[in-house]
Amino acid sequence: MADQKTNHDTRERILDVAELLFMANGYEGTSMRVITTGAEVNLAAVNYHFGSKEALLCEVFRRRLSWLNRERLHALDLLEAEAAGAPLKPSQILEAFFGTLLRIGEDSSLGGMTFLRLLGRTLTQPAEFIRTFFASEYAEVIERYKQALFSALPDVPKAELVWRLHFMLGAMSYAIAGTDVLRVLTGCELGDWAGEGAADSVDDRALARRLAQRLMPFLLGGLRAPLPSALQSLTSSPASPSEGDTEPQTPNHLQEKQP
Amino acid sequence: MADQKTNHDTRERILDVAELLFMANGYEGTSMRVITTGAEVNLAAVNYHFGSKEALLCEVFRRRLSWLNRERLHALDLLEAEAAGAPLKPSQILEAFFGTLLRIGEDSSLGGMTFLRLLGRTLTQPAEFIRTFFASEYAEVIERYKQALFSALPDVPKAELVWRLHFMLGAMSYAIAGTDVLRVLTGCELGDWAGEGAADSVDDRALARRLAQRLMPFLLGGLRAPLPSALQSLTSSPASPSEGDTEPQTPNHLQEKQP
DNA sequence: GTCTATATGTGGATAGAC
DNA sequence: GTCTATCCACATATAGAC
Repeated sequence: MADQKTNHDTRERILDVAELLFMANGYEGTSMRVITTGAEVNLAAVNYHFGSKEALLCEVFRRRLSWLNRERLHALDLLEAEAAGAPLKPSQILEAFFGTLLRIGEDSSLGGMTFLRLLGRTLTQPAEFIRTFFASEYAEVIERYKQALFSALPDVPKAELVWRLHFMLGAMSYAIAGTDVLRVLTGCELGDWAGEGAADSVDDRALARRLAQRLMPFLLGGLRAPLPSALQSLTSSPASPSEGDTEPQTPNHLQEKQP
Repeated sequence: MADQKTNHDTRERILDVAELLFMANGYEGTSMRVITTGAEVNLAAVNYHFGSKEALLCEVFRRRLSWLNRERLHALDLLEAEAAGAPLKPSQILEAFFGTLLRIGEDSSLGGMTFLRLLGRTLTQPAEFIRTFFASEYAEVIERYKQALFSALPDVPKAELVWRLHFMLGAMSYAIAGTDVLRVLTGCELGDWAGEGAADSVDDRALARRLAQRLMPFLLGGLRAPLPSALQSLTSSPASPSEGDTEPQTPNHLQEKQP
């Protein structure tokens, strides 16, 4: 498709600038003029190379997501090959899914924190073309990991696992995207997550590492939390269904199975 | 300020329609013309009553958030009065913070799921005026609840608690906002979370209840998860710091204290 | 492939009559 | 308070010369 050197450079430069500006100002808040100016290409270049602004956004994502999701599938393949039929540990599954993503944040050649923030911010956008794009882009990975979770925690209702996967995705997306709420939260001592005024050079790689380190235990804790009382319906008395969590011990069927 | 009946009705109608459309199409994806047409008022009415489109969005939120955050502060006041100086249980704090929010979803006179979805989708938006608006609107509540968490879990590093509060906010926002990702996730048996084609009348109140019921245990599990290994640095050997979670027992200092 | 010029649409905001 | 008419900035996209 693209065979000339200049052509390739132009495409990549547009994608790089678009990625950055979409992250900083949002899709609708970023005009093609700003993008082409920033990339030092002509205004018409975007339409020539990508066809439209919508297609440009999709390409910004496809460039990173195809790698990410291939990597995720590969990681799961390896785990399942090792396990040889035995169910995986939840922590392994989460590591393969979220760890792979978070590693992007440490590698600017994969998009770095800029791409991760863009991803987090875009996942909740209501525009139809974005949603259908993500739907098709993620379908296979989600299905595979869903099944892996089902196998890993066979005693937990599947619907419950789907919800929890959803919660985990949310915690991750938001943790990455929400520089701002976090700034409100802090107002205090948070190491060197120092806003983004003079920052962004404040070592995104260190931030990505710390984020991964803190996020993974949280996700695992949420995934393996006791089931909501209404779903237990076995051991607990139906007395006060909304406030019976004084000593939330993890039940047996939520413990990982050791291979 | 507003003293005539028609005036009041006009304002409220604009706010109602704007809330719905901002939720469905996003802020930048919703023109004032669509809003005023939907509300059956004149195009100039928005600028007359609110001053600008930005101010309109802020007013849409202020109408709901002032109630919500007042309620949250009140709930915390009650808990602290009951406890009489003793630290609260984490589950109580989460119930006061997230339970109060989720109850909005069950009451359409408080905005219902429409407002919750709008809130979730807007929290990650990069536009500056929105972020500063939320920052000031949330500052007091966040500060109070942060301190409550610090007191409830005094042995957990404060920075860690701030991160986890952030993760919890994310899981919640995203769970509410992400009708779409969830649709991808499911493709299957999720009770009656049936897209939004013919739905929205599919009993938002039931959805809100189920969401709360499933979300709260997840959040509590995440909040009380074992600390990341690099922060423990006491009992565990520093051998393999990233993969030492075969049996994630909750350490003592993460257990709730009983009053 | 790149660039200029432009077509065509839409946005938010406002002045001024009623 | 409401409404009409309009201003003006800016968006995406494309036609056609180079």
